[in-house]
Amino acid sequence: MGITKAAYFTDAQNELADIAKALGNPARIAILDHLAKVNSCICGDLVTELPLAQATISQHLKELKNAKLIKGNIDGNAVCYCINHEVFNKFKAYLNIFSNANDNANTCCP
Amino acid sequence: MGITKAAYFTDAQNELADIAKALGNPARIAILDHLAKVNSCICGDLVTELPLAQATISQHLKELKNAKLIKGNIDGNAVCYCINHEVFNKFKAYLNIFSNANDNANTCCP
DNA sequence: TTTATATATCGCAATATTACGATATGCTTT
DNA sequence: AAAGCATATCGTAATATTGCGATATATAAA
Repeated sequence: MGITKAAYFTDAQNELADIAKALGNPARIAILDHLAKVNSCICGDLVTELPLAQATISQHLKELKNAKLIKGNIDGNAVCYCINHEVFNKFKAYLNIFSNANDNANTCCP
Repeated sequence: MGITKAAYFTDAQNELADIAKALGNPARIAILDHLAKVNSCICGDLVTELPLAQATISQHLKELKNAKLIKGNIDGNAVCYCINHEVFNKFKAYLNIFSNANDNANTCCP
């Protein structure tokens, strides 16, 4: 992406941006949607489920794992993936800083 | 980014990915952090606050506005920006599909 | 009306992301 | 040991993002 000035921002800001970036792709959302539905599955299941090549799915799984949004456990010669609830909850907690359910007011000047 | 196969995914998946993508940059998180703190401010305030050029801040504001995460109101010769709480709440509601606070179990196979 | 202030847009260079075929790695079964 | 299955990694082409200086646009003040 060009020069991202991560050094100029706080650790919390960079960490939140990294999680959001991992969520910022429809294929990865589709992977998470499927994981939420079936609780856990292997890479091959997702290759069947989604219109993407095996290499592409594997790459997306790697990015979700780097962001710690999912966990992967070796299961024979396959890898079983599932959602990492702790990181999702942490992410949602940070989002509450920006806006919480009670706060519906339009605070713009006009 | 190369070929993003948005057409292969649902509207909801693409919409969520677009919002997350807008959140996926530390400068934009810093902008939202500042907006959450001061409620509303103009572009020039952010230029003072953040270590980025005016053109860069303006571009980030545009992307946050495209994702509807913020609103902008013309105020004299300036533009007053504030957080759009409805979109944040919608985003958080979608995240609950993946994980909710009660759901802390590790559901991986091993 | 000229000048200042505030923001947006253009054009560019540097870098990141996405997707895939080919291939490597590593377990299982035969 | 050999063959098969499952996943990861490499290399590459196409495209997107980031950041900025320069410049355009529009309102406000002098």
